[in-house]
Amino acid sequence: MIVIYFLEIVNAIVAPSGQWLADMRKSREEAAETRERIVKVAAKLFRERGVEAVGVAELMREAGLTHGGFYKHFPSKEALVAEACRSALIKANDGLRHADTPRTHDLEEVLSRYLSTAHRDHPGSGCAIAALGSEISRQEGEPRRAIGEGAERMIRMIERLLRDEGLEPDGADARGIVACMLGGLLLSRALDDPEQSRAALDDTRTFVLKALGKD
Amino acid sequence: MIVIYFLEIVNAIVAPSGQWLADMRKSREEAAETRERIVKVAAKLFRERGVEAVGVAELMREAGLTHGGFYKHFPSKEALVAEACRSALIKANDGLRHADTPRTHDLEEVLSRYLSTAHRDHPGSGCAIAALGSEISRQEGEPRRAIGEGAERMIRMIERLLRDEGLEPDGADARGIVACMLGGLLLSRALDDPEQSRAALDDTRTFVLKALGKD
DNA sequence: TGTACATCAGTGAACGCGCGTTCACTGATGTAC
DNA sequence: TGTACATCAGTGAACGCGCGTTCACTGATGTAC
Repeated sequence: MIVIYFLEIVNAIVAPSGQWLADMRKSREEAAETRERIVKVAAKLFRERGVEAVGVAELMREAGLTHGGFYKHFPSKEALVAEACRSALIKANDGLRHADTPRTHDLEEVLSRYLSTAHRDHPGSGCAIAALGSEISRQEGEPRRAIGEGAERMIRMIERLLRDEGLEPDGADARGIVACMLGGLLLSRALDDPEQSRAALDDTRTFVLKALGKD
Repeated sequence: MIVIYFLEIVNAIVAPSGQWLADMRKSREEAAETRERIVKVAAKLFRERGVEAVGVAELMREAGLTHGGFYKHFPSKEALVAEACRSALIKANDGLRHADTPRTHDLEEVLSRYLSTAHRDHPGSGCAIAALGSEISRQEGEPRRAIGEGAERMIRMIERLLRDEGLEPDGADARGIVACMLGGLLLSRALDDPEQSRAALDDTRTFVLKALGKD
């Protein structure tokens, strides 16, 4: 009790603004952090196991809370699904472009990273379209729109990379490449035999490069 | 009552074997037909709406029965999922090769049929890998193996078509093409904008032909 | 600065509901004599 | 062929369970004076 109160005073004094405001806002900041944590956990679990397979209670438990508080942050599970998709799509897209160490990147690098065993084996931090596309495409509503926009953004990203390579920025090619990437990942996840699964990744990458006249 | 009994006698007399056996087996035949009907309904509904979204009760209702009888035919829902997948994969594969009117078929025809708006809009009679792949790939067990085998069979089918065209039967190309087909269909189903969705189908087809040097 | 009140993030019991599965039962089908 | 019995496909009530959502409540945070 006393310790907590003491810490709060220290926090208030140390706070950069030098005002009590820093202390006053603490709870709301924490609430915002909680919200973000829920979205992050959801984005991971949904991609790993599918939207329907992950319940609100488990989600909240994983975020260190009890299920009741969920509706203080989101009007419904569906609303969270949409937000988790948007969050996942943006994060995964960034992950493709610059890895841990930011460096220059080209189409081949993006292809290799997307069609890697690491991506195949870690859907929780990977492409949300590949992980959730077919489940969410069936529905109407906000989550569907989120996935659709994510797909368009992915196509535009590939288009930009093609342009960077001096290849004429043919929208057609970009869509074809995105289709290959999605399909290659899904095929490798569907194939039970490890060799076949691995070959699906490598062969799809080779196939794309061949189409672009890069072999 | 009397009418039914009369029909049964007629059936027995008309039966090709000329024995009462024809009549004796009627119930078992009917049971087999029921079983087939359940599998057929399941293959359609699962592909349309996903495995988790379709319950045993609804499945049986759609097949003209009540839910209780389900376990006279299958030990569990999972067992039906595996069988429905196998059934769907074989049927859909056949559908790709020869349409309503059987005729010669080549790779371009298969591609066009797979990457058509008709296929996009009717998942219930379409490719089970595209419809259920991501949901089932996450699990272990019989359904997963069924999808995996279906994918391998699809790759071999494309391989055969490539050989028919005189293109060297490069396993790598076949896998790349299957990846494109799957991805193109999924991308077009994910895109909300009708034009983009349509373009995903057409551009993917073009991309594959380009890779094969057929443009 | 201290006090009294309002807000609101988070808790945990409870809601109705549909799920997959079980079970006692029915009555037509199949079998043995 | 007729009869008595066994089998088994199909019915519908019931099971425990976990789901998404609601709600009364708590207590720290934030506000007004």
